[in-house]
Amino acid sequence: MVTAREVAQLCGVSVATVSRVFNRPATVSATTRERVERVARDLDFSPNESARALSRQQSAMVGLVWDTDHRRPGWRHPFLQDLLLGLKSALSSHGYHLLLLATSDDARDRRPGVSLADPIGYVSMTRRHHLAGLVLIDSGTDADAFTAFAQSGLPCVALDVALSGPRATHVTSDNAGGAAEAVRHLAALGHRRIATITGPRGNAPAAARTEGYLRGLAEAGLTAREDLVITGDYYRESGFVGMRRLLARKDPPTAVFAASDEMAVGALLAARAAGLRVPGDLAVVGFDDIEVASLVDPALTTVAQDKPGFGTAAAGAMLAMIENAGAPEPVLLPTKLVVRDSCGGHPRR
Amino acid sequence: MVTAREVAQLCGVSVATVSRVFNRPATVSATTRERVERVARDLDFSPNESARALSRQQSAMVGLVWDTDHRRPGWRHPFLQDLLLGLKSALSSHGYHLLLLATSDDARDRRPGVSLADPIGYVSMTRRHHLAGLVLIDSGTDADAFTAFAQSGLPCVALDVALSGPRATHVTSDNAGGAAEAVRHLAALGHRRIATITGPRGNAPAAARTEGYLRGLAEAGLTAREDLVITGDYYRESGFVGMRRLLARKDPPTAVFAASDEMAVGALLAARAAGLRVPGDLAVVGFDDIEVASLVDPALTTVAQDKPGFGTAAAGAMLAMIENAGAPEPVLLPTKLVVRDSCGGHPRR
DNA sequence: CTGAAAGCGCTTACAG
DNA sequence: CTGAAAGCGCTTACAG
Repeated sequence: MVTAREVAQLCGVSVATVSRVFNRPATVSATTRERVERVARDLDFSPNESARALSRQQSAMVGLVWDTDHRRPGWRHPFLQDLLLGLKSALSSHGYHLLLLATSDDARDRRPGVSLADPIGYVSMTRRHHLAGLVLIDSGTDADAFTAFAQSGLPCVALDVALSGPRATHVTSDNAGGAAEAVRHLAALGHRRIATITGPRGNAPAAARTEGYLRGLAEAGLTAREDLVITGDYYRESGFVGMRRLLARKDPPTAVFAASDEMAVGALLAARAAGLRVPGDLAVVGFDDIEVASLVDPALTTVAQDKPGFGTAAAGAMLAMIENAGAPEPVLLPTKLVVRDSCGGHPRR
Repeated sequence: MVTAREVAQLCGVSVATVSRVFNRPATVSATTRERVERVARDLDFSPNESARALSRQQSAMVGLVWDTDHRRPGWRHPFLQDLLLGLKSALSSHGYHLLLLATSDDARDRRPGVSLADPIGYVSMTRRHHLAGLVLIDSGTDADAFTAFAQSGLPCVALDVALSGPRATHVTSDNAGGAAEAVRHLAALGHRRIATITGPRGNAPAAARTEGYLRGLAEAGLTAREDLVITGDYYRESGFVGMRRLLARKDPPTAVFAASDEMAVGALLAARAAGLRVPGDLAVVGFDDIEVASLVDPALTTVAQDKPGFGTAAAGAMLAMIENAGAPEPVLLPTKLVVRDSCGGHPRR
């Protein structure tokens, strides 16, 4: 590995100057700068990142906390790939890499041979790696650690959880707005008994979607019925079971808004199992717009989240924090109702 | 951040001793070791990773190259999430984190203000970050850079590409075997005119699947027909178009093996568009077993890849290389035929 | 505009 | 078993 020292020697300057060319080019005379740049390029030199991080107390890495271990097996983020892609591209263009952190359960952060159990906190992990900041994906289980981190003053952007702090902000879909739109769509099609299958208790987006559902009913002049609200957990199975229960009500719904596409698919299956046709006998709307949504039969009408937007917004907020001091405003990503076949087409009026 | 120096002072030992407790505990007397461990724990100390990486010339990070930029928009790895999960967990348990590298196009690795265009190679990037090694996901476009890296002597495990080198190995599904099994399954159901829609030219798994297709035909005593082999590109659209062309043959196939589930779905849609029933008029088998496979109608019979196995195997090979010298044997992951409804059930005999 | 020097926080031969 | 010292490769006040 060629070092700054070698470049310096070849150029007849000090390493300080080489360093300046890379960090504050404006403070170096044009002649020297160009010479150093040429030699650096010829030698394929660029500054060693560990050394740079150590001396600046800041690395070119942003940490990503994606805690999977407390999840039930098979858990999948509805659009992790798009999220990562958006994050990675946006961060990349500013020279940052993404460090996927090993979290709590799957390993205490120790190397083989280290017998010492070191307590792991996001704060100390961030400091130890000199990370520029942390992106936190809501896991539901680590709420306290998340809050502690947000309070720490280290740059932090949370996805799907409303965290705040001196240098913390968050990005979320307009969950309430999207849900309300879905319900209005159903109402516009003539439905009056509109049920919902919600996400898990304690999950913020789930709560917002339920809130939007209620708002949508109100806006359509419909009154909410408690027996038409069923708690699910985002997974397909809970959509199936929930729908079955809804269909057993004395005055069963003619439409259902599921807080995730997975549950909507479950509802579709339950309807089929009960001998109902969708959308003929039952209309269903999902949330997320995962790939499956367009492939099930009938294709699912759903509230689409701005998947790459999540990554881009998170990266944007993070970069802003890294470069400035305070915390940018939280980002509320607009959703979009994608009308397909599970509600019987477009509103009648 | 508490440093080794503070721990040392509190314990009345040198920093060297503190360091030894973390790196070669056996070389420290039990009494001192315990004292240091206690104090370290109380102070929530663990060694700074940048400093450690700099001085050992090796970090606790494994790089991951997932190049997305040359891909057509919308490209998705069929199971990136499972792959990441497997990788992350296995690496974590040995104390390694995963660094998602910003690759070629989306950014030259420079920070704002740096005007110097530094040529990026995987080798120099690995050295600059003192990475313990690199996991390469086949992108098809970066073949030369991949090969160069594999030759470099740095630990390298490639996924889906047969790379080798002093410290390079690779993990792949048994693509040929899986494809052959799919074809035998079709033949056992009585099909004699079995077509295939392949993956893109130049893609190694695609070539292996085609080879397996031919082998499967041979094993079933059938002769291959050139007009029943259509080149696709893994995407759904190419499955649709390919199937339409196949159906236009003078002696059209009664079954098709698609080298990806996406293309199989495309084939399903083409069959439906042509007024054919699946599996009544046409049997179809896919490859991958993505989530969608079980949700399309009819549910897709397909060759499942060992998704978490990919990550685990890659991590295992990487860890072996990090700890020893040479390159472990390449890993061939077994596939598994998942029989669902798109071929008309189980073989008749 | 440039250089000498201190410092970032560890690890690891080398002595003892 | 333990310590003093050198070294990993940068960056950044501080002088000049």
